[in-house]
Parts: sequence; structure tokens; C-alpha cells
Amino acid sequence: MGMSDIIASFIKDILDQTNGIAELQRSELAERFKCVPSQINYVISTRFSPEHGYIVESRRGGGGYIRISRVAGTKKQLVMQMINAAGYELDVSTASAFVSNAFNNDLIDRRDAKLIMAVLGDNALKAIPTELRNSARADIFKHIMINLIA
Amino acid sequence: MGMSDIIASFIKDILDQTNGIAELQRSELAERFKCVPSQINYVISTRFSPEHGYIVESRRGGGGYIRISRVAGTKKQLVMQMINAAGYELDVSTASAFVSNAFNNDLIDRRDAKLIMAVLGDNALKAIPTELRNSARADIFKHIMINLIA
DNA sequence: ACCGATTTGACCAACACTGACCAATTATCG
DNA sequence: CGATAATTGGTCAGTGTTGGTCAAATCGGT
Repeated sequence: MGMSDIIASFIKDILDQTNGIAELQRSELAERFKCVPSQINYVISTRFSPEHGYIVESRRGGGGYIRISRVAGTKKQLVMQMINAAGYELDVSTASAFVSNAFNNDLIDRRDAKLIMAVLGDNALKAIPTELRNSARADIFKHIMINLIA
Repeated sequence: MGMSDIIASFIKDILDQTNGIAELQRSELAERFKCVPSQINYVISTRFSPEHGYIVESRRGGGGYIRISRVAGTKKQLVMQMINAAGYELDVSTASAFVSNAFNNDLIDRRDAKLIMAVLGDNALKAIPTELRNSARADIFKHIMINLIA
């Protein structure tokens, strides 16, 4: 068990004690574990991604922070299934199927569904080179899904 | 929450109590919050910009003032203004200003606002090369806005 | 030895705050 | 009336404080 696992479990302990929200200072964490600050980013990106069921927000500058939220609730199972089923690439028709599924399972209403498909459609993503579009769509989809149950 | 946030919320309180018009004296505000006068300008330019939905007028000399007004308009007008103002490139902080403006004008609720910012944030757009991200963000933002009035 | 995961550090970006200097407007005095 | 002083806000570049990125170096297991 390396340092990254130790840091990750420290963060999870905080989440357990705070109803699923951890507000951290990167430099303070790095100091506590005697590592470089960027290792905190590594831990977060490898262990607290949407695939793992977390939302991460941050702010720079004075009073900056990193906030990690663990989502919960009855809809979590379904959402996590979709996020993991999406994989690293997501084309429009598959995305559309996921969104229909989310609608049928009362995860989102009709209005949300329209909005989400507007975001995931090729029109909205035309500034992205074709060969990158499906991976960008997958990322965006995952962030939408995880935020739906936050 | 730093001093700038405190000053901003003080101004917003005034706006709430005065039908959307706050007339302030820079030096008096600076004195009240024990900061340098130029910090007032900083607060105004970072939190009361046109993107945030405000108009700022001022006058120097004896009897000088800074007047901050909330912009009004129909939902469709607001949406069209934002789409036009977004242009071809949209950075995260400008996007954030637009979204909070949309929220303040009841175009979207708090949940929508969070969802939209999750989509427009750098995390969700990681798969897009940095130099293309702002144009992709602008496209996505416009599609969202259009959808709000469709 | 190879390969993925981890660790590191140099460089970057965002946000907050400050102070010296500038500009505009009004008040006062001769 | 006109010059000058007083009063008010504006600008901008600099400093400090945080977090982010990326690629090279290292570690550990097969």
C-alpha cells in the first residue's frame, strides 16, 4: 500500500465523517503526508473520478480549496452503471440510448433529457476534432450523470 | 470566503432591498471593510460585470458615486444577449458569470446551474486540447441557452 | 528487462489584494 | 470669471497565495 492509497483512505475517512463532503487544501494535505502537491492531484484523478462516484470542484488563489463530494442516494446504482458502461468513447446514438434509459427510469425529466442531448449532439461538439469527439462526449456524459444525483 | 466575497454580498443585499439599484461611495465602502479603495473596483469588475447581469455607472468629484443596477429583460432577451456576448470563445470564469446570471433571472434553477457548470468546467472538457476548449465551450453554452427557450 | 503505477518537480494559471499614480468633477478664492 | 484646491473614482502593474498540468524519473511486480 503506497502513499497514494494512504492519502486516498485519509480523504475517505473525512468523507465518512462529514456526510460525504471533504473540503481540503492541497498544500496542507501535501505537507501532512510529506509529498509534493501534485501527488494530491494524482490521487484525486485516479481515485475520486466520476467513475468512482465522486464530484471534484476546486478554486485557486487566496482561500482556495479542493472539494470532493461523494454522491449517494437510491439512484446511485443506476447512474454508476451508466457511467461505467459508457467507457472511454461514446457515440451519439449510444448516448441517446443512455439518456432514454435515464428518462425511463425517472432519473431525469423530459426537459433535462432534451438539454442533455443538445449538449451531447454533434452540433454542440463540432469544435472538437472528430477523432476526439467520442472521448469528449464520454467525459461530458459522465460529469452530467454524476451531477444528476448530487 | 474572502473579503471580496463579503463586500459582494453586502452590495447584493443592498440591491435586494432597493429594487435592484445600489448607489455607493467607494471610499466609504473601503472604510467600512478596512480595505483599499481599489479593492472595491476589483469586486465590481469581478462580480458585477455585464456578464453577471449588471450595469455600473459612476461619477467622480464631490458628491461622486458608484451606481450598480441589475439589468432586466424578458427571458428570451436575456438568452439572446448571452449568446451574442459569448462569441466564439468562452472561458470558464465568463461562463460561470453567465450561468449565475441565468440563475438570478430564474432562467434555470440551482440544480440546472450546477449541472451546466459541471458540463462547462475544465474537468468535463479534459479530453479537448486546451487551445480548442474555449471554442468548444462557447458552442456547448450556446446550445444549452437555445434549448432553454426552445 | 519490461510495463503499468507512482512519485517528483519545474512551470503554468487563476484569484486576491495593494499602492502609486491618473482623471474627472466640484468647491473655493481672488 | 478663471485659476486653483479639494474631493472623489479609475487604472494598472506588481505581489502573494493557492491549485493544475505535464512529462521525466522511479518503483514494483511479472
